[in-house]
Amino acid sequence: MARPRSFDEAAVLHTARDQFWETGYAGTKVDDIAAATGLGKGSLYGAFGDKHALFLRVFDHYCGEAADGTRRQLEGPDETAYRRLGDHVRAIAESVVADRARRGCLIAKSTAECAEHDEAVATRSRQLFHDLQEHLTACIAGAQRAGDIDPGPDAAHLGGLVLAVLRGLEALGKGGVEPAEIRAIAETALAVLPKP
Amino acid sequence: MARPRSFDEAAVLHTARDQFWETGYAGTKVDDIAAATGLGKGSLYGAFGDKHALFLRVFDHYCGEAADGTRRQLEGPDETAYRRLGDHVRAIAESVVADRARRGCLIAKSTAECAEHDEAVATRSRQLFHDLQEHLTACIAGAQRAGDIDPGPDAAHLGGLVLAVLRGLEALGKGGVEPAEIRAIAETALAVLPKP
DNA sequence: CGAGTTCTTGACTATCTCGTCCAGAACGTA
DNA sequence: TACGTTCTGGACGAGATAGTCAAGAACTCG
Repeated sequence: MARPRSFDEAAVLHTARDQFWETGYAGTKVDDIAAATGLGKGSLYGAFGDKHALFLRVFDHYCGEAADGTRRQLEGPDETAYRRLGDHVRAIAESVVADRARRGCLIAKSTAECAEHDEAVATRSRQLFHDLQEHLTACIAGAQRAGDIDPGPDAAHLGGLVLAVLRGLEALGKGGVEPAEIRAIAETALAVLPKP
Repeated sequence: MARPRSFDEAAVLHTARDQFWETGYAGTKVDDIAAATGLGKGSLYGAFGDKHALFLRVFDHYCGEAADGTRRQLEGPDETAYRRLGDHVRAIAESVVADRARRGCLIAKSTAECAEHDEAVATRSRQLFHDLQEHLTACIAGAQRAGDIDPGPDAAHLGGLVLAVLRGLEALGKGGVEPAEIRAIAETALAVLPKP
């Protein structure tokens, strides 16, 4: 009935995400996104609304992916919960180390830049941190039931601690801290979790 | 011999700092700073150079203050090292909680926004993180000598871990995590430091 | 194949923003 | 007091930037 879109929405969002990721919200020009995606600005505005709406689409999707990925890495039977936790923490450390361009995490960058003034961003990051902590807490509780972590401390508190360490690794990586140091911090964090 | 400056350089830098802090580097207009300080742009450019040079002045000074403040809080005799460490961690948690406007930390914000592309910012944040970790490590080593922390683990690794937790608290605070949760994470971090 | 609808392209506007510049002001010195 | 120097305030210019718009393209259904 009408002319179909000539672009793949997901691919455009992916490219837009890379732009926002690289230059931040304020630092990204709509023309940059248009150039990177090959779309005219009319198509961009027609399909996604203005710059802010486009950013929110990108940010939402990224938050969802991050939460899902974490959940998948952490969920499973109690018997292997401790191993999954260790794998997850080490995977985050490795991803920080591997990010040689120090692009960092889009969530950290966006939250730092926008959460203060942009309620939509603030809401989403609050929700994401909450979800991440829940997944970590569930995994830790499993490890406690399996006897790999001291069941004494509140699992939610330990989950919060691990989340803080992970967010901290992210921040330190962005600040250029050495790979060896990043890895050492991850290992130390795992080592100090109280054994039964 | 010539007309003297009519403004206090330190006060202008302080006001400029607040502007950059509130709206980020890219989001801050030179005109905003001019309006906030009451200076004409001619004076601003004459005294500090361009926007980037002004930002670096502000950022440098802030980094120096942060390192000094941390050093002052953490240095002292071994006997009270453990207490000083606890006080410091709790003080950071309280400052995160008290920041109801979620302005966050200028270093975190600037590093997230600029370190990737601005070598000057990257260098300064790397240096700052290094200094902070050294102060934490020295304090922890003192607590180990005093018998308040297990002397087994490498003090530098524990220092790195605490630094990561502190940076993580900052990030979570920015993300809107509840005050009670922030405090609980700080306490948990202190609690998991291994006792002798 | 024609009509109707949506998409595309890129020129265009209005505003913003950095940095410059200059005329006049303020000060110390001779 | 007159002069030279530096500072001040704000107007100005060049270029950037968000968002709009109109003319034509592409597609489907009748």
